[in-house]
Amino acid sequence: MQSSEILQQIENRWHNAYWFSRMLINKDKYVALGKENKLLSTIASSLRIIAKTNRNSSDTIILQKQTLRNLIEDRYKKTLSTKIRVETLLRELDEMILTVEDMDVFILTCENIMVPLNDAIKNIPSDDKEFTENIAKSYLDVQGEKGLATVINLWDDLGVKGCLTAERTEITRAFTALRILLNKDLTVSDEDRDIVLSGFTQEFERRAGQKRKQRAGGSLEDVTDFILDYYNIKCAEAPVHFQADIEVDNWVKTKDSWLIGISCKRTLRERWKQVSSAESSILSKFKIKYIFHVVTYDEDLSDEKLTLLGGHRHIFYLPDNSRRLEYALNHIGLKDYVRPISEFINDIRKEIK
DNA sequence: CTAGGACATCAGAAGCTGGC
DNA sequence: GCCAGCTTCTGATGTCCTAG
Repeated sequence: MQSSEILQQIENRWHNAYWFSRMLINKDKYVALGKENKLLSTIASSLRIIAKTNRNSSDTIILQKQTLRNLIEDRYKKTLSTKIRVETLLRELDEMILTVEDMDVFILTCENIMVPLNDAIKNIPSDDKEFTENIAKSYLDVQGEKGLATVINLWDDLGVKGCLTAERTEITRAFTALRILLNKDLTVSDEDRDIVLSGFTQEFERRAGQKRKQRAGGSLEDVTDFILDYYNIKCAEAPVHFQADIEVDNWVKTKDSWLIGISCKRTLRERWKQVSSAESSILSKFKIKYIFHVVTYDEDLSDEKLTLLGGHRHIFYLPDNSRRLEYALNHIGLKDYVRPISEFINDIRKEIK
């Protein structure tokens, strides 16, 4: 690419479509006003009316900017904690929007990027229950406890696949709608259109990705609920005032009326360090006998994690066919801390009666 | 000295909860 | 109904180590 070409690309005002949508969603740095469809529409239509009624006037951009400022400040006047972020947003927008044409890009971003994007994200299911529950039930019906590992893996896979398909449908639909709209505007060149459409897709993927994390975690909690329910294992109340740093999804009461905490995760990553601060004496204080971790992706379970948590009466349930499970079971220092998932129900049953 | 494996750590929007 | 606070997870990035 020639340097003149690069410069031209950088200067193209449509690039801001991406940056605006980024700013409208980033909550740490700015306020996430881009999530409020109603506000976005109000902003867009107000700005558009000003442009129409003041055609050819040099005041137009000043009027638009002031309106934008008023609308946003009014929206956040009640929340003190957002003050600095609102200011940052307004200041940076002020620097980025210099002409009426720049403002047109902003309007388009609000109306034709943010709103459809929000809708598209909303349409993606936020849990995969509906994709999986029935299939999971058939596995347990047919294969019994041997099917347990399959069910957990399947729940993961199917759910992910189902939701990804839903994401594909949404992005394709929204993309087409935006493309048609841009085609109608004769002032928008092919290149401009590419810039806007790619920005749109990029931002969609980022947000869908965040939703995916949330969903994956939630669906794993669903699967434990489902399994315990299937085997008629009653859940106990969580111990009062027990503040584990890692979330415990279910509690089960043992025959000597202690408790077993069940925590379901896809991976442990760095989160285990928080747990390790909870000494086993604290567990005893709350009459917690064990913490069972059901982990479906175990490749990052290091020896250090296993020994440290294992020493605090944490037991790990890993997929039956996993490499880490085989390794740990044959290791003198680790074998007491891991169990195959297929034994999960059996182990709980042994504890409760 | 480099490539690649094994983990750890970082970043950050979504979404839930509980308070008002 | 709104808001603050917290937790969720993943993909990217960083760090360290080892084999060749």
